[in-house]
Amino acid sequence: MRNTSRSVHIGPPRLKIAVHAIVWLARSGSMLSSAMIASQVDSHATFLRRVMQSLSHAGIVDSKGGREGGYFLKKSPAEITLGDIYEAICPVCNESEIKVDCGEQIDIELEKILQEAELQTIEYLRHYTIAQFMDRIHFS
Amino acid sequence: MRNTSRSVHIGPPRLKIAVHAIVWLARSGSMLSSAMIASQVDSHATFLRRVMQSLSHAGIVDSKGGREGGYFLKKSPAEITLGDIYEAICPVCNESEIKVDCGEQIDIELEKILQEAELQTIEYLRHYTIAQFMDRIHFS
DNA sequence: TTAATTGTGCTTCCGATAAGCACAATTAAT
DNA sequence: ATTAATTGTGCTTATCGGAAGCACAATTAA
Repeated sequence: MRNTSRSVHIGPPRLKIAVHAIVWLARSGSMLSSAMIASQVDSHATFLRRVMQSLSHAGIVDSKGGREGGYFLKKSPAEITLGDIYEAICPVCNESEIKVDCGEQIDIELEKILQEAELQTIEYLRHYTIAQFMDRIHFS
Repeated sequence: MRNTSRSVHIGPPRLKIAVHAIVWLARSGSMLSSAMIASQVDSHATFLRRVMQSLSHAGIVDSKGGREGGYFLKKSPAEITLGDIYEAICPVCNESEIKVDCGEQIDIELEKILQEAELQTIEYLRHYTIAQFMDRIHFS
């Protein structure tokens, strides 16, 4: 699970970790602690908790604190899409409304178009549910 | 022109610089040296030359070395799209064919889908020619 | 009361990318 | 021919966003 991607554009660790975690939760069908998930996903519990919170805010998972607490899916794998996860994880999607209002107009226009393009990406990823995604995988 | 974007996904300096440079070349209608473009775009000549070479390989611009040399558009602004530029600049698009063949299958499948998504982004950006893009800008 | 867990502030570390220098090769002006 | 300007590129250094990781308050159940 070490990050081997050299792309800046796509596939930051957060997204990969998030998908892994959700797939694990789906497979287990129960509640899992950050430590358990982290060990499976070769990540770190603290980092994973932050990722999980993004997913929590998006209504994809929920958490229970205290002893015997952990994370669990709030939706079925058939209801969660990769687009939902991307949207939840991707920092730009969570930024305030005021994006680029400084800088030259050429930058502003370019930024607008790139944001539109990113929405297209999310729409495309909505075509894949976690259930469908898991069907593509031969678990070892 | 300092990089103000906090997104990892979209809008790396290279892309912004490339678009700026092409717009400048289009406006000037002539050949410009890396030093000239760099000063306009608040970048650095060396970095800009590397960016320009990516564009050159993509057939978007061409260069002439030696004294009185520089860069010039090889296509008209109406023939160059933002998708072309993205494709030329984006590192992943230029990588060798062998992408992710190591790692777990879940990573491989995810990577495949994310690459498909990136192609969608490029297709979307093909809808904007530089000519159209420049029409959106009020040059000061 | 104790143990396990989330959520989060904080600091440190790391890696990818940009900055920037240097210079060979090239090309045109003089 | 000589000189000046320019690309292309190898190399080193600097920068910076994100991840790693510690610590601990708050919470919750054993």
